[in-house]
Amino acid sequence: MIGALGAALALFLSTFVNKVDRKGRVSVPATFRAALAGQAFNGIIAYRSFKLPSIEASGIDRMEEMSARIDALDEFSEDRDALSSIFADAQQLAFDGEGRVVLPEALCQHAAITEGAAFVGLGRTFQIWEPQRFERHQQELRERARRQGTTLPARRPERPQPERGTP
Amino acid sequence: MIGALGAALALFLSTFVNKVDRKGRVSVPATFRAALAGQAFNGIIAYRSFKLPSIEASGIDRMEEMSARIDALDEFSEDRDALSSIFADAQQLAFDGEGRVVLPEALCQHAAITEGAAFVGLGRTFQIWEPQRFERHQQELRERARRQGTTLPARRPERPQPERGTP
DNA sequence: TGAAATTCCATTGACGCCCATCTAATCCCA
DNA sequence: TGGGATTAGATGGGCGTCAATGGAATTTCA
Repeated sequence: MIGALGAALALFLSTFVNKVDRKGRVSVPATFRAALAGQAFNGIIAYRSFKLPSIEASGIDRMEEMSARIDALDEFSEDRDALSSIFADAQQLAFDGEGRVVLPEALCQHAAITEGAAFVGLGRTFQIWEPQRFERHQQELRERARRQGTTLPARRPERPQPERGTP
Repeated sequence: MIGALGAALALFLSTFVNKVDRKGRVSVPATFRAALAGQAFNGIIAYRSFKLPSIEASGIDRMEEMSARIDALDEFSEDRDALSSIFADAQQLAFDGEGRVVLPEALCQHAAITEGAAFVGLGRTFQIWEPQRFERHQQELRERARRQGTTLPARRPERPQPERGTP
């Protein structure tokens, strides 16, 4: 099943733009729902991004994992306080029968979302953007990547490749 | 079996030019499909090249590996953000019964693909080009190689790659 | 009881799935 | 060795299904 497959890793890929209706509802892309299938909470967790005018989101599993990681930090460290505040801000958005969620006012405002919402896969998490803003943001990132030559950290081959002589 | 063979190594070789029909479908070369057989997702992952007017593609395995590697980076680091953007741009293109995929508008536009698509094997990954553009690109590469006497830098996995100065 | 939120139902349009044809290699046998 | 048969890959088109969407109906809470 797709569900079992997705549950194994929950990889969010690609970007989908869906409409927000007048009630604030928006469909979560089917592939994202599939990736979330089988988690303890049937919906998504959403909170305002620190650095960006966007909404950060993931499944509940990721949240629990984050909780554990934060717990490992120093009790009174600044990082810990900052990160903990994520939980205060986070909202559980349940799916309706059609796989939609209602985007709360506070989140929409932070991301300037009105008519449309771009669901942006980032691997283990995803973001929700106002489509045009994301377009710009995306271009900036690409620009930077091209300039800096940001590439994937060199893949270190496990097995030492035999010397590859000149052909 | 071919499948087992392909799964073990997943090597993409050679170049194939196929037609894009009016529905945007194009056959992925059979040998490429064979190389992808047995992966978790029955299709290809495609995203716009940063530097070239072409489409970068691979199997989902490579993506999962990338996800794992990026996950190892700091949760809120800049690099992580930049790299994650690849996931945003990546699209899962599933095979139909005949081994074709639909090339989405955004990708076609980036690569200027209309009627034909050249599948270019690059070993662990492959690219998809507009055939004539690839022809030119190919010539340029050869030209430059001849002039500069470019040789393959023997990629020695063990030795950490020397600092790559800004061009 | 009114407003808001949740559930249910209907529409539509894209995409996945199936079959039919065509082409090009390969094979077989006279 | 040449021609016909066979198979696999590539290509084209039709149709059913499901995801996305919009609105109505029903429930919940103040």
